[in-house]
Amino acid sequence: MIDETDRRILVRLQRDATTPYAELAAAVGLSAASVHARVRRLRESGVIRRTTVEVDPAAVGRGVLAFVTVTGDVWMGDPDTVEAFAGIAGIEEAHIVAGTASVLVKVRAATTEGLQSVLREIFHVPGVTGTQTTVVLETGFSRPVTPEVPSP
Amino acid sequence: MIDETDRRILVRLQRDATTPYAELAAAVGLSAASVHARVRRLRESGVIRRTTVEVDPAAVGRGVLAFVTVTGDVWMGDPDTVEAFAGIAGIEEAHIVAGTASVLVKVRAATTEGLQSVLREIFHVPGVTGTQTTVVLETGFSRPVTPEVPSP
DNA sequence: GTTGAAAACATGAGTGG
DNA sequence: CCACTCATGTTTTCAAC
Repeated sequence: MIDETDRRILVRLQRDATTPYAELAAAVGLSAASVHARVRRLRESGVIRRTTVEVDPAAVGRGVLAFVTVTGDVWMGDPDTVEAFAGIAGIEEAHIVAGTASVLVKVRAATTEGLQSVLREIFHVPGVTGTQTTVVLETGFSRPVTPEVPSP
Repeated sequence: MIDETDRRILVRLQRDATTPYAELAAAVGLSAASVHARVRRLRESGVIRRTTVEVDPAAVGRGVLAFVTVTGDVWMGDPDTVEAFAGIAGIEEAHIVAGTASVLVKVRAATTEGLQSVLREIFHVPGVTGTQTTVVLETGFSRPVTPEVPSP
């Protein structure tokens, strides 16, 4: 289980993962080596899944964002179906959901034409009987999964 | 504008942002200093928005994920409304969308009770007339916005 | 874009609470 | 088990080319 100090380290790393351990240490009131040991444990235990860069989608040819609810005539939660969705490059996330749709998919494409071709690929996944697409006009904001912390 | 080399660097940094410049340099066939200069430019131009850690939501008390479509009787795309959504801690993303709903929101909470309280907060945002919630049972996958690259 | 040196940083060993 | 200090090896970073 993680404690308050871990959470404070996590929040700072989410804001900027290039922050030196010495600076993190000063912020949480520990030595750099201790913070290092904690981050190491957080990585090994899977709390920190990876260190990554957030890329502007429009800059890499993925300026169009849409959410697609996919319905099917078979259960779409098993590995084969998930793999099939994973094989479609434009899909960023796939979630098995409760309710009428069985899968909710987040799609990024260069243009609406590219979006159309992703939809075509989705239709080719075995069991898919229909899709309903919601196109995003503008993203208000998007931020990391923030743990609750009293004083950042 | 970014070139092929930039894209290849981006893909590798997305996979692991702790990769040393020397290793990136070897992968793309440049010197470490060149790669450093490129990454610097990518950051300053906003292509790389930030370097961050991906945290397991369940480990920080956000194991419940839901997508909420929010309808309103006023236009919900202006800054005030977006700010109001940003003020709700459980909301990870807010998108202004085309179609019947005006805003699509991604919510993370510790429990279904926590989800309920986020929904209550959403209802308190001026102009909101209704919500429709889709609860995620399981996330099939979630990955970075990948630029298209011939050989990674 | 390159090389090479200097500074900053991460990392591991050993020690004590 | 957790945190500290100190020493060492990498890595980042910035000159000059």
